[in-house]
Amino acid sequence: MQRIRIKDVAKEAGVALSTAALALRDDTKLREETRRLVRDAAARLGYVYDRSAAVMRSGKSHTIGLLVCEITNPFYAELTAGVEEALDEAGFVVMLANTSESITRQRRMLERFREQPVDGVLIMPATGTPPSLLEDLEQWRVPHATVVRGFRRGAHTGPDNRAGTRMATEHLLALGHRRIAFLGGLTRNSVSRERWDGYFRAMTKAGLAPEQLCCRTDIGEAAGVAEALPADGPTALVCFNDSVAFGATLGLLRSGRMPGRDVAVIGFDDIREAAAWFPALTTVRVSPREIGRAAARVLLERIADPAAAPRREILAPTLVVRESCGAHLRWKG
Amino acid sequence: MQRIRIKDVAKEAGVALSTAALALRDDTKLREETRRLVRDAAARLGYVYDRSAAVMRSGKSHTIGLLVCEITNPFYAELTAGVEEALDEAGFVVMLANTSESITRQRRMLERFREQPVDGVLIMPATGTPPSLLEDLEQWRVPHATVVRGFRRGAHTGPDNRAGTRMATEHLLALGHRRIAFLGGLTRNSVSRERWDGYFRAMTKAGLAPEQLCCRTDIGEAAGVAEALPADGPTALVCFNDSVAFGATLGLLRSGRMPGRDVAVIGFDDIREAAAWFPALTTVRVSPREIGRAAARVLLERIADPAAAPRREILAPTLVVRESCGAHLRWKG
DNA sequence: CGCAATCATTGGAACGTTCCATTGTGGCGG
DNA sequence: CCGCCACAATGGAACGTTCCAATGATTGCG
Repeated sequence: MQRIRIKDVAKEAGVALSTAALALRDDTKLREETRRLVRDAAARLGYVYDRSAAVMRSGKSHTIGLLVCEITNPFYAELTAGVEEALDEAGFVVMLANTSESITRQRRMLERFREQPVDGVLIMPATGTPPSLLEDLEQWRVPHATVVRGFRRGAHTGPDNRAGTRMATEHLLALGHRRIAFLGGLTRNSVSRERWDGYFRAMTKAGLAPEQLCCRTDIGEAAGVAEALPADGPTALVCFNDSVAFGATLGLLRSGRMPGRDVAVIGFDDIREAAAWFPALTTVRVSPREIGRAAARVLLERIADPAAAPRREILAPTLVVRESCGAHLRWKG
Repeated sequence: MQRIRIKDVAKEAGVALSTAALALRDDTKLREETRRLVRDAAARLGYVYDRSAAVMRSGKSHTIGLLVCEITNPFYAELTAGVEEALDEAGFVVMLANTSESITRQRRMLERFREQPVDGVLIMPATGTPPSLLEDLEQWRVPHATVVRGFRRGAHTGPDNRAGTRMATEHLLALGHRRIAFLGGLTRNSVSRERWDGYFRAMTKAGLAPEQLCCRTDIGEAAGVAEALPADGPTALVCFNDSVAFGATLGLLRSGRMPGRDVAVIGFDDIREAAAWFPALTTVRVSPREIGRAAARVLLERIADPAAAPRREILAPTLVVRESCGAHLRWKG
């Protein structure tokens, strides 16, 4: 009992090797009858296609390398699901690498992907990734696209972070808030910068002083900061993302304040837990799954036509008003 | 500018093709000097190893197929991270497939993995997976191991679910509770059965009547059930997992009851958010990352020696007492 | 000093596809 | 009846490694 090859199928069907190969790919060059003949023979023998040989000969692996900066982050998990879903529909399979925000690990996996070989890589760059990484990829001739976190150039897919925090801030302004702080965004990557920037512009445009409460993207840390907030502190918090917002609401509860009533809280991302939260979280929806699907499309396009100018797809976010911003209480300032 | 092959490196270094190949693998059969010579030549030319040819010739891909039942579930995301981490250390790379609990998708991806080919598959079976799947894998001669959700036979790694819910229930009994319900576990898979069973045994052993409050593993749904709980209902809830427990605490809060004071809640898994929760969640810790790492080891062992009896590694859980069970309040029943 | 054993290197087949050029066959127009 | 074309099928090289058997050089030992 050994492996069945196309050669064996061809013999069984009584045709030449290359005919059998064409038939198994369902090539229309062959008569339907011949194709059926071969298909039946393959089924009879239990033939299993060997992709490794095809990859080697054709140079196409139908495999994409996916570098995730932190898969245990629900936002990136959802995004990964979207990427995988869309690539699968297109007949591609995903090689996963979780970098855990380590740029050395990221580098190593990228080199591994280059040998593998993959047809392209989708990168959510680890914090601190030098822009030269893209140049290396270009020189290596590896089709690539960034997701969520990006650089000035190259194919990219991500949410419009600036617009998101601007909407959130303007919503709070419209509710009458004046002392609005930005919570989170300690790490220096493009997402942090852009989200801070949207908030900053909305505040300065309204003639108010922006204020940043720094913390890492961690429920516990955010909770600590919110719990320690003085009574004469901000009346509203624009949070870096939902995890930080969750932390903020927990911290407020711990210090006896009701999120939404005593201090307004708005998150960012609208991860699944946001709607079920107590109080239900007002947040900026960016649909990570959709971003993932779009990113897959952008990369596949790039693979199909590497000469074309890299596409940049920036998805518009929407504000989902729930309870934590206090809008339902008709806040009066 | 075309691809550099071993042949080119050999020419540059002035040795035979097979010598260069051995040198690049750093084989000790060769003199250190020769190896260095070849390494230098490879570096000079910018040689990149082509794994696809190696896979085809050797039949070993150093690739593992990972079937995740639902990657957006934080527990499985963390587990995936553990698997990826351990496999990477062993020089293996992960092909990811998220089945989203669809058995047809699972089947399709498995067939894809068979062609790919992968050296083995790690499966977190989708709910409703027939045990015959393992038989197929065996017949296909694909080394495999199940994770968390398992079957009677075959290599497996997972937590001791029975012991976990038993510990949780006994803890609540020791705190004086008598009306203890089990929340969640609507889906019929091995995990649901085992967790219910641990609770059931502890209750009947104590001479009490077990009660199941059914709901799917979903924060919103669990919140609904908890919110509707009557005043003369259970005083304590053993939850299927942390997500359900989160839902339970939110539902209790919504109906004006304080989790831990009015109704005790215990979760299962100890996902990252559990410690930061309000109130901090008492839960059964199973360390998904460790399970993932262990599962990777079990599969690699199986690949190394397919003839050996499949190993089953059941990890002991620990009870992490925080606030939601009310233990800190010295509950008196 | 000769023969075996060891060491370092070499040559070439093999892995199972894809791809390209070629052959054979039948139909059709001139 | 011949040449031409389209169609269906074929033959064989190529992809870039690994693996194995074989070679030549050097050492060890009786």
